[in-house]
Amino acid sequence: MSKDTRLARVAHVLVHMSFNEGTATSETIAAMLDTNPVVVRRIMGALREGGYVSSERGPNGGWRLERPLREITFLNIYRAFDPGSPFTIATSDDHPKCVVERAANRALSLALSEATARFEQSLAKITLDQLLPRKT
Amino acid sequence: MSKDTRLARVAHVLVHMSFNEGTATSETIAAMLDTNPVVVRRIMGALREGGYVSSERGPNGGWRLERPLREITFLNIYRAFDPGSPFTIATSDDHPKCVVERAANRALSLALSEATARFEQSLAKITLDQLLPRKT
DNA sequence: TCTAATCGTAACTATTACTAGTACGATATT
DNA sequence: AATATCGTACTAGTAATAGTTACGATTAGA
Repeated sequence: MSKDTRLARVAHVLVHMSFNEGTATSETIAAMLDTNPVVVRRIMGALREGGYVSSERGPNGGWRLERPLREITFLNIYRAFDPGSPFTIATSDDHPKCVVERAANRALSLALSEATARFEQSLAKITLDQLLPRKT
Repeated sequence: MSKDTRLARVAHVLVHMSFNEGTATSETIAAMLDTNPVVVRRIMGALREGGYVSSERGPNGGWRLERPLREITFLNIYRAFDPGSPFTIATSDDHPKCVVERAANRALSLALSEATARFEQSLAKITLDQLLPRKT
């Protein structure tokens, strides 16, 4: 599988939108990300459900940032994508009744959930305004 | 991508081998995992490089556990597979010179490496003898 | 020395779970 | 009515493990 880069890309986009009165069209954003407007609509659509951006159709439409950068965290964005496990590693279920397999799965699941919790803690500490270039 | 279940599967196998004087053939193990002997050879071959098992060819050959269960951790097994990042999430590199993208990548990388460290810490605490059924 | 058991490995396909892209429809402004 | 813009169903591409086939290399033992 190719890696999921949506979080990094959309964080990038939202910061740039804030430079432009908080608005942009899918077309403009797609050019920024070297991709297709449809990809942008999919990614931004997920954020819309969380209330971080809104969209309008028709001429002069596009996307608008609905919250200041300091009120949006990486965790907010991450969760907006409705993620499953962020790991490439999973338990096995060849023999669900085998006590050894179950013990192995239990141990692995615990390690995965501890690491996931740590990941989310770290994401929660990152707000988008931290990505702004320093004004010297 | 489908998920990587090698760690859970091979942990399961090694514990079962310990019940049988520490030996088994690829054929036997494949039956245990509902798979093909070639898949088993691939997985076990990685462990051989770490010295956790050895193999012998010819009649009466097969795989032998070379260390007691309590001396093999999930981290040992995990590392034997020469893993890349265990995450499905990665940074983006659409515009490597954009300071905003770089700041976003830096923040995300930190979160990923903190979570990876936590994952490995958890794996290191799990030894295979912890998977043995309790003798009552 | 022949036979059979067993691992070693290359090559190919299947599966899975994405992301990327195409096409076209819906909506809103002018 | 024309055009800009988002919405979305469908298809294609991608990358990883898993599975399969085929065949070669090695070794025990009759």
